[in-house]
Amino acid sequence: MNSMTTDSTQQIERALAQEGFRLTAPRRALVEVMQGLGDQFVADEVVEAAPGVGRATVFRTLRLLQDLGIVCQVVLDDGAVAYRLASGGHHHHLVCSECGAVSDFASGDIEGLLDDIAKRTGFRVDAHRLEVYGLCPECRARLG
Amino acid sequence: MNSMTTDSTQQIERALAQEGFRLTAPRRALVEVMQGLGDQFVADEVVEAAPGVGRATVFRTLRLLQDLGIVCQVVLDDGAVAYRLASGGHHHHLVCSECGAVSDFASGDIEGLLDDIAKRTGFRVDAHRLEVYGLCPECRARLG
DNA sequence: TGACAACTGAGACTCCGGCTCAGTACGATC
DNA sequence: GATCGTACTGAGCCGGAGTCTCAGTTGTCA
Repeated sequence: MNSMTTDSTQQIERALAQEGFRLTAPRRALVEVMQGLGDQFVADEVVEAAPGVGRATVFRTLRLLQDLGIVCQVVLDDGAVAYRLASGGHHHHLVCSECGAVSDFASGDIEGLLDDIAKRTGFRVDAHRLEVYGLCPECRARLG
Repeated sequence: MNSMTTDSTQQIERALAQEGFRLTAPRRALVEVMQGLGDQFVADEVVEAAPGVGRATVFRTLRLLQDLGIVCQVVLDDGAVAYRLASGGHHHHLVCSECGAVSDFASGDIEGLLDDIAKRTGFRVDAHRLEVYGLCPECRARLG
């Protein structure tokens, strides 16, 4: 698992470099920390897990990684915001209201839906945000 | 317009009463103010527009009206939260990134999409949040 | 009319994230 | 290896948004 972490860390670092951003020690540290935090995390967890890195840097780096599509935001059930390492490409989130687990899903169908909306309303659709809330298979089984 | 405002204000007050909530002067004032603020508004605008009503009461009432489905939340482009009087029934929002205008749209198609997601992932889908961002027809025309 | 529970207002507080600015260090160039 | 410009960083202050507390008020029902 350690080597896996290192591998994808390197991938992320390469992506940063490709976009012309510097590979600094705090950025490396933050990427490692985020990998370590697993499924999803809130900004404060990153701050705490990287005690050597300043708060401002954590927020700046989160935003930078978001802009690069490396990290994506998840709006939780209650409106709170979490982050997770993006699995690449445009996707949406399935959030379990019970255990908080987040899964990704891609849906080509939504593009058709958006086209239809654009036609009906005259809007030019540029972006969208879809979050789905419910119970994950594990919690469904557990709660009967 | 004044009579219209009064009419829908009374509707809202009736909804409150039906759910067993009290019809207090601050609540009446807030409902009137929200009607007056039009399309959509942020919490602080309500606070300012209702100087006789305390901040806490504004937030409490907003949440109460949200729970009753009278007011709905809109997550803007930049993650900020606005509110608007709900047009009734489940719907989604089209937000203009240029002028900030918000339109509602209902889409039956998304239910099919969610069913499909539920089947594919094993999640039990309880709720969702879809916000679409783009340019409204006016801004499209204006910006060419 | 009286009782009581729901509601309210003031303001302190928390939480999250942004801003500023002086200092640091990356990495390109020579 | 030394130099240099600039992107980046950390500390800490700041502000917005919403919550909490608690004493006082008010709506509603008997």
